[in-house]
Amino acid sequence: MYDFKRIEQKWQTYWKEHNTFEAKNGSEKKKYYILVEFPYPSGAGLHVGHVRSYTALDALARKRRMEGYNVLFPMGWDAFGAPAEQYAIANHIHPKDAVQENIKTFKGQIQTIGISFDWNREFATTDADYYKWTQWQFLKFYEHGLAYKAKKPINWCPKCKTGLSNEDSSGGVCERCGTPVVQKEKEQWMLRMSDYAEQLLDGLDDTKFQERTKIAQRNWIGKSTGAEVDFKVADTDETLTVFTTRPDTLYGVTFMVVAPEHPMIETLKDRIQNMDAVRAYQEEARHKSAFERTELVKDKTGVCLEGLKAINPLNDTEIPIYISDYVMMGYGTGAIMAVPAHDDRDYAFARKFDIPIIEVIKGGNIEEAAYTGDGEMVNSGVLNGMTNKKDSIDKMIAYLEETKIGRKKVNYKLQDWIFSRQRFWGEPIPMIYCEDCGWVPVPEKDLPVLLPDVANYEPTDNGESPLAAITDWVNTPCPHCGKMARRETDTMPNWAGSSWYWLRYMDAHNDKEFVSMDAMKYWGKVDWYNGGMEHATRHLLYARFWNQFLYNIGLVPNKEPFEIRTSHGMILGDNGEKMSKSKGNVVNPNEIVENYGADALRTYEMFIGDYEKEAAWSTNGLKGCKRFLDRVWKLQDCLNDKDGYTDEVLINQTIRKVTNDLETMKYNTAVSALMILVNRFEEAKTITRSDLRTLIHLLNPIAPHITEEMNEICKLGTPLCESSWPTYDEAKCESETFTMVVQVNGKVRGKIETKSETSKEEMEQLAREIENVKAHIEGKEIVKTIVVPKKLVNIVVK
RNA sequence: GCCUGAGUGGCGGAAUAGGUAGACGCACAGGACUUAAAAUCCUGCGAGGGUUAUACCUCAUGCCGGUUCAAGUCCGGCCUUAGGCACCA
Repeated sequence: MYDFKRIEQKWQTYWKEHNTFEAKNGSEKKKYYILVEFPYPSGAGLHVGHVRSYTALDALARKRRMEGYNVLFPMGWDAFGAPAEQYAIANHIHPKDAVQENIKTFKGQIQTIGISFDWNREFATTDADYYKWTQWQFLKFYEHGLAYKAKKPINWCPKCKTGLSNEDSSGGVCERCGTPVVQKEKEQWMLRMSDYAEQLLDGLDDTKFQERTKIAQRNWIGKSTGAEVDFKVADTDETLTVFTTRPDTLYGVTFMVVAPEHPMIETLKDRIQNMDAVRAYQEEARHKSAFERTELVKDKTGVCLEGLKAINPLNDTEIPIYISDYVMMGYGTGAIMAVPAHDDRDYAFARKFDIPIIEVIKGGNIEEAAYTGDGEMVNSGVLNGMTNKKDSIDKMIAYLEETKIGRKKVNYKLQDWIFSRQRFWGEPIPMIYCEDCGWVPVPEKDLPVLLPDVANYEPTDNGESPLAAITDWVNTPCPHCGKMARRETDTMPNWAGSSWYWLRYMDAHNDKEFVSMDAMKYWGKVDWYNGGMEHATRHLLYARFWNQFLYNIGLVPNKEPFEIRTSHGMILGDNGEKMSKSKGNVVNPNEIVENYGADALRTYEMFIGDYEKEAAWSTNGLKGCKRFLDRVWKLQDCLNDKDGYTDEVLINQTIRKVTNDLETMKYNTAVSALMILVNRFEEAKTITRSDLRTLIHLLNPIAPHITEEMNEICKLGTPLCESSWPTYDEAKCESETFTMVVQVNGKVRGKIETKSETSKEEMEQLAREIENVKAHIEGKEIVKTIVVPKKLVNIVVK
């Protein structure tokens, strides 16, 4: 048992006093930038899940430093946004104070676990010095036409009383509180992220993200290739344009469907004979929440627009037009051509409304269901007889373009980013509305637009930001004409501050620029970025978009901000469920550090299982790791005066194993390899100083305190944090003998220890001499013998 | 419904250019030390059969097939489960 409290305190002080983890801008050394997602400093304090990912990347950072790199491993606080605000409201304090208090708690907790962050670069997104530049960058978006204000139906959370982006309300419920989201019309600031769909897709090829992350990003961007086709509306000048990925089925169109909000309905309202029914349906659709529209009601509803007919441009057939909420205004053109024979949704609609179904691809049975597979084209004019879907599509698109009734078209699910929130606790959007001049950006010299220091910041029911009620703040002269004008009262979403924070770390105290170009050129991309899988879509996409934009206008040197992206698995309670107060399964890292020490906690979290998978907490498992550290500690009593290594092969193998495992996030097997080494050392009873030094050196990235202390009291050399990472000799990883396995018909019948250089012939000879092997081949015909050098012999008999 | 992963002892998990399944740890059991407990140390530990004891044999990596001298690993088809997307035309 060692005095972990004293030791951990001692070394944490040592690192601080020696600035051991300071990253130096412009150093001669090779740089390495490691980033972990900065946390929301919530009132709940640090979670053992944070400890897992911080320790993992800390181990990498410590190893890189020992490998001679100038490492940037920073930490800060993502302190704007709903959680901080709700905590403040619940505890009746100003969010600013709540944030400060929580940051203090978090920082203290992180420091007790000995993570090697460079605290000199710490900042919070809520610092005026920081959000000044977030606002400045918003103005850049505005300047380049990528920020615009639009009145559009937005996702509104009635509980949080704020607008949500499409990303924040996926599944029709509020990401934050789970309340079903409703539609509300509101003027909102938008960022033209959809313009970047293709670049965001292409850029993935320049990253080394995990494949699953790339797939998630691609799915989110949702590229689909097809065609737009123009349908004339009979007896009018209107054209109804649709997007389809299946222009090959154009001859099978038997009706059209437009979204309830489609503008054509207003344009042609005088010709629609059943306008009352149409209005009623529109009303009904509007009151449906996104949840009802997408989740609950898969049953098709709709109304036929009586008096209107569309004309199929290929064969001049007149077909009916319906409105239905299964067509979304936000995607494509808000209108579709329906081919019930070959699309499940159209099929369901056609069946319900008794619309004809025309088969154009053979292979299915239209009496039973839509057929979406391949087959021979029929009833399709020029396409008849074709059997390859891709060829048919290409041919049809060529025909559409030739006859000018359609064109090739690519669509994306990715939409523009709704950038307004009706909240107090966010970066004020630096725009002013003047009656005469319209929207005017706040001049750069007036940045930051500070949040007012008031007591009332709770969200309002009328959909306005709490800032709107603060007239002193709202009323301000127009920067353009000087007449009294009004500030924008919406604030930015909490994703804003996290969309460029890694850049700020490179030059965190710069008051002239958001970051100097020199700093950005030196640090380059983030080499390794780790965060939660839940951020693999939204945050990562916003951050990449933001960075690509800055790159395109020449403000940053790399188009892609991150090289490697990894994700950690969650730590669950000991019952296998997510930790929560109500379930009573929350493990407090403070208590663990107090009772077992930071090193034990760190070692356990690395040993708990596959880093990328979730893992259930086990206090017994933690105790096992504490026991391991106690045994390491006791090895100092086993030191002898001999030189070199006791077991050259084992040491070299262990260095190789740990070195590789730390690169591939296989922390659990790295710890296990060190446990094996300790087991061997204990069996040997006596070990050399080199044995011990190498063991603690390899263990140091995971358990930095105990290892530094042992290194010091055993006088093994310079502090580990100032020493070079151990190297291994590949040639010395091979032992002189191996266990030769002998199989008969693939079943193991014997093992024998023999020299590594034993020839194939000798191996076969040795194999046959084993008694049990003899018994199994006795009296049988040997068909063949397989010999794998340094592995096994398999004798096949009949 | 679609896209990703993952299914191995009582438990967490090792092992994939196909080559000893169960490393390492936990739990459990027996023993040592102790007045006793804790801690620590030693031994055992997939299931079944077999032996005085060794030996040895059979079965076993979600299920069913296949390829191979040899399959946890490769192929085909299922089942279960976790995560992501979802009326996206």
